[in-house]
Amino acid sequence: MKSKKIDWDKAKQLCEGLTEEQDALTRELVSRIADKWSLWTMAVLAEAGAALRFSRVMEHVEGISQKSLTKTLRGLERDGLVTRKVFAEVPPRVEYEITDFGMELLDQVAPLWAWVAQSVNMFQHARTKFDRG
Amino acid sequence: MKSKKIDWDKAKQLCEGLTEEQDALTRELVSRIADKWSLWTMAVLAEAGAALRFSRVMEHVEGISQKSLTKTLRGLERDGLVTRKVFAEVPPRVEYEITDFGMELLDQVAPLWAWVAQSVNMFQHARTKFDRG
DNA sequence: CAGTATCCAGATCGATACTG
DNA sequence: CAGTATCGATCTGGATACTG
Repeated sequence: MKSKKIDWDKAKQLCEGLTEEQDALTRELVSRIADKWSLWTMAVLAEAGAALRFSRVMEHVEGISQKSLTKTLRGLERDGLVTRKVFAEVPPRVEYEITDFGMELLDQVAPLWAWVAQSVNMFQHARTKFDRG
Repeated sequence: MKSKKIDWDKAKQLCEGLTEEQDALTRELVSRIADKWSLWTMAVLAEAGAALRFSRVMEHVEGISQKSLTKTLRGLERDGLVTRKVFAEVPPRVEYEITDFGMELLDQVAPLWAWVAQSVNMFQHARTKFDRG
């Protein structure tokens, strides 16, 4: 248990300064990070580096349904992580783009994701051992 | 879009080197982090700094049901994040303790959590604006 | 094209009751 | 004490069909 406690204590301290509503929102936002599609969708928009139409996004996020993509994008828009721009044309055109804030979130998530990916062998080993015993 | 891309690219690169099974496991582990009870349970054990009985854990993780706590602890044990020790006594005693690996995970999550907690006002503002417009 | 509306199957979780 | 078993409410997400 000789792990550096600094970061964790800082997080704990920050959480204690939050109202109940803010605490609930924090949990909700962390949940979004683990959401099946949200991170992937943001990554697609980040890699594009430009605004993408609904159908382009759907092509890149393999396996997502129209319904889920709509819901995902609305959620991201609501939190200011992507922008949604509707063009008054026929046929309709809607473009999505990641915000600076969204990019910032990706940057925050990256180290954790990288650690998990690096640790995946250890988890695999732990599970094999557990499932045998 | 002048965000540093280093971390994200590193994460992306790592993910591409994973097998399909490992990729699925990575997603599963990230999901655990956002799980309603897992992080909280680990935090309780981390703060205790010692082994805790099932009922003690349940007292500290407010609002959790017996069923959910059992499931949560089993999952954490399976991934090597906590240990479970059964004592052959009457009445039965079972003690749970966080592992070094579990502490490491908490440390990895802490910066992200802190960032979200710090950004919570920005999210709140974004939502209010969105919900009005 | 970019959705919305509807239906439906599976997972999840709390409450409750029971057991070694 | 530390679970397991079961039931029911809720939520999620895909498939499909329809629309401005």
